[in-house]
Amino acid sequence: MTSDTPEGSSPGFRPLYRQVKQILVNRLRDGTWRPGVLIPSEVQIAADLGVSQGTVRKALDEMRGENLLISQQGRGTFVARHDEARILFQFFKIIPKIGPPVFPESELRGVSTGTANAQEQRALRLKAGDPVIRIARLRSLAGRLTISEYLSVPAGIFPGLGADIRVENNLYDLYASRYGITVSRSEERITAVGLPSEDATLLGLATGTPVLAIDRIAIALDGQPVEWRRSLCSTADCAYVSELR
Amino acid sequence: MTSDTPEGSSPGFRPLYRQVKQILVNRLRDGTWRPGVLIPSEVQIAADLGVSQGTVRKALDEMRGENLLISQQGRGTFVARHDEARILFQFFKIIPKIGPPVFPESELRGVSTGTANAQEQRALRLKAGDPVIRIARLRSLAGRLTISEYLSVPAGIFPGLGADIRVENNLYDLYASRYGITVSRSEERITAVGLPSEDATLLGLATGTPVLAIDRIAIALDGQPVEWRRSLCSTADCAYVSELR
DNA sequence: CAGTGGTCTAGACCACGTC
DNA sequence: ACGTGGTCTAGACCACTGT
Repeated sequence: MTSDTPEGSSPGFRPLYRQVKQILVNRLRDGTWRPGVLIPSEVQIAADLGVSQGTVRKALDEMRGENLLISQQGRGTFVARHDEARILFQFFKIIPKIGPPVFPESELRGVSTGTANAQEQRALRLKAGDPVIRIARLRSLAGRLTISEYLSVPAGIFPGLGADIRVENNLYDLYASRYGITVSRSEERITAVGLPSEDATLLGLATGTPVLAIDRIAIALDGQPVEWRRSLCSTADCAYVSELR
Repeated sequence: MTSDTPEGSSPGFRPLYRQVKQILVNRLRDGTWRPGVLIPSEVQIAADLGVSQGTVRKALDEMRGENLLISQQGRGTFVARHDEARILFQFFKIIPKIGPPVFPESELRGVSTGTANAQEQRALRLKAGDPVIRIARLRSLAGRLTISEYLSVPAGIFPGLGADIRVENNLYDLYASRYGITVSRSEERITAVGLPSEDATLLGLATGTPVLAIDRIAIALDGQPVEWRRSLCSTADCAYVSELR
């Protein structure tokens, strides 16, 4: 490993452990290490890259902090999966007002294709005319219809998604396992709106009922937005939780 | 004496750096190190406690991650203040739909005292009859009335708060500087409701307008809830942002 | 038992801010 | 020049999981 980086002049200092981290993240991006697999031990990686174990450890520490890896003392380090219980609620912050958190069931309403509208162009960094796949579905919490959801993804990076989606519930697990796209973080903007009549009919609620409008942009490992979704969520029996620290 | 570590279970093994961290956190709790001051250098702390610099570093790393400390290369490590720009938005997640984030102005409506109702007893872990201080205020974002806010604190830990509050805007800074209470994290539950007529009048909006109801419990360094607040927030010009990672 | 991650140490050098 | 935090190394031992 070359420790001198002829990058720039003034800001061109990159710690070795960040270079190591970038190498390891790339192994996740390009599918060398797929979700769930056991990666080499710290000493092994250190030897391969010609750095000390402590440097590898610091890179792994950051990746654990970003929920990309999971380590277990005595066993090894594994690539995080999006279908594990502890990961499920990383991106699903809606919990019942009474009782424990539950993961929602999904009912697919429709899949269509089209070209990116203004909103999709902005959220997904697409150009006019770029193809998108749109999905509409309803989600239930503990058996009660609660969420009407609309989402759009670039057709370019999810070829043939429509066919796969029929029985899927956890989309991010599908993105990772079938398309090699790992959603690493997302940003949500929440407003309060009156429920449109169309969604009111679907959810069995009165038109104009105050609901949460949750607009999410999901970001992949490489920083590219890969999904835009808008969820209209009734908060009669549940609430959106946010921990600030 | 292990008092309030949420992880201490069967093995009774506590890493040295966590013990060091606990010692340092206690210096924040008891006011030995007050907000804004420069704390001793890593080597100094290590020598004082009889551990290596690396162990102190790991304790400081966690505290930096919890926004309790701020380090600057070449200068030293400082106790975080709640009035710094980068901290302000740690607990204020409402930003304008267009334009950069701005911190809101506050207009005090009233301060009163009473005994904890059922909701306050649950949120603040109080008993029936425990005294509380209640504050009502309006908040504006970029000059536009946006939020009607109600908050309650235990009178026991904030004696005489009512007198101080007149011109305060950033309450958490006041809690820290005047009462030695550092809010380290908080939990918010968000629902959508129709704006009550009273608040509608105050905000100059129509009764029943869909708004966000943001219920927050603020937690101090020792894990005790120290404030409960409910904010009714119009999202005509702004949105609640939440980053999931 | 061997192998893994987790902790702890001691010392070296680097980048930065201050004197 | 000096002291600070930041990085990197090498080696030791501890705690845990498998065989």
